[in-house]
This record gives sequence, C-alpha cells and structure tokens, in this order.
Amino acid sequence: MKMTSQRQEILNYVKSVKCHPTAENVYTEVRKKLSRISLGTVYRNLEVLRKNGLILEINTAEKTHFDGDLTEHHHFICNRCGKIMDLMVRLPQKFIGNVKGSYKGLEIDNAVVNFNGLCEKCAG
Amino acid sequence: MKMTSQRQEILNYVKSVKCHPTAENVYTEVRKKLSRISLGTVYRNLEVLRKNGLILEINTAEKTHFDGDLTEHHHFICNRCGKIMDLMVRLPQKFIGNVKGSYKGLEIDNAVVNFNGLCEKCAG
DNA sequence: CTTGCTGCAAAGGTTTTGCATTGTT
DNA sequence: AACAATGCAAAACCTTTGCAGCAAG
Repeated sequence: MKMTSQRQEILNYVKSVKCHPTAENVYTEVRKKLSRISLGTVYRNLEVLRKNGLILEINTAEKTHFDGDLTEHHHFICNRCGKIMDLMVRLPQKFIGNVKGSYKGLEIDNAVVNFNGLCEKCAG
Repeated sequence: MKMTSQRQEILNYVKSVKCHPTAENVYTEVRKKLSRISLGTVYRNLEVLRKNGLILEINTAEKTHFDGDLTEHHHFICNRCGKIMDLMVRLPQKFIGNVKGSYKGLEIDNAVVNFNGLCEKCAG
C-alpha cells in the first residue's frame, strides 16, 4: 500500500473524529485540504484502508459509515434519527468463548454488538 | 396496515425460510405465486413489515437482508463469501444490564451481535 | 523504472418515487 | 366511501469502474 497524500488525509480524518463519517462526509472534509481529490478516490481509499485493517466499516440501513477507532467498542443506532453512538463496553470473554465452543467450524475474528432503540433526544 | 395478498405472501416467505433473503430474492420467490407483483411493492412491503416489527433487517457491506426469526439469535457473516449464518446463542442478561446502567439516557430495545471471520468452507 | 494511485466522467446496481388504478376495511 | 396499497416506469441515489496521466517506492 503506497501512502499518497490523499490516502493519508483520509486516514487522518477518519481517525481524528469521534463521529462516524460516510464516504460523502469524508469527501467533503478532505476536500478542504486537497481540493482536487475525487469522490472515486475517497471510495477506493476507504476500501483499501478497511482491507488493511486501519479503519472499520459500520453498515446501517441507510448508509455505510466508517470508524477509525480500533479499540473494542460497540454501537447504538437510534431507530428514529439514525444517530450512531459509541458504547465503550466490552463483551464478556466467556460469552465469546461459549460461541466459539458451540460453533467450532467457524473462525471468528471479531464480534460487534449493535444496540437499537431511541437516543436521548428522540426518547425524551 | 392493510393485509393484502402481496404483503401476506412476502411475510409468509420471509418467515418460512432459514436463509436471509434480499429484496431481490423475495421478489423472485414471491413472483412464483403472484406473478404480477412488482419489485417496488416488495421494497415497500419489506419496509412496512420491518417498521411494524414483523421482520428484521440485517445490514451487511454488500446488501440488506431480511430475517423472519424474531427469537433472540445473532449472526455470523463470512468475510470471504458473505454467507450469513444464525448463531443460536443468547447474550448474557448481565451484559445488557451493564450497558443500560452505563447509558441511562438511551432506550435500548434490542441488541444483536455480528460475528465476523471465515466460515467453515472458506477457512478449510 | 515500475507499479499502483489519481481525477474525471460514465456506467452500474439498488432502492425510491409519482401517478393512475385497484383492493381493503 | 375513504384511504392505503399496487403496478409500472422513471428517477434518484450511492458506489464502482475504465482510462490516460501522475507519483511513490
């Protein structure tokens, strides 16, 4: 993977924010620094970065979002407004162990919990 | 929600299969019984059924899939072939309780774990 | 130098939508 | 009768891709 200025800026941006930007969001932001970057380059780079394990993808009903935080955490997605929030909690190791024990054929790398419901604003 | 024959067939189909059909899959299958149904109707109905809590949506990087099984279970998605498998395990109540305790502002309805890795075929 | 990356623009695929008509309640 | 749902086709939308030129290793 060659590190071009475009790729570097995209990575910096995704890793620097706490929100969970979409490809379009990344494009809009990175364009402030690299005004000639194309949307196609953003898509291509987000895919490369994800395949190389530098960022994560979050798939929601609406869109694909990206997440630069590689530490274990989970997501809450509001059913009404679509907002994604980080939940800084850890799945019990015992639970993961049980699942691996029950499904020995699978090579499980990763487990992410998606919580759904209403966020503070939408519930209130 | 009026129960039309189209809606009924779509619901029947999604609830009767163990696979996790996409909108296109549903369209192909339901058309065998209702040959004049349109793809737009399938999309509209899958949304209505989901909003009414009769089916669930599974969002992957590739496509949106639907799931008629409302009992607690989780999903394994193969990183190579994209296959979705049901994992019939339960999240510890204690874990859910901890999360709700830590994030009291949220109204959490549901928690689904997505496991990723390689399925039996792809790992072998 | 070689190979991968970029910008641009066009194409591809999925999902949504407008509208006149039909079907449920 | 009222209003929601349908079929059809077009539109909208997001994402991918071909290609010629450019840049990183």
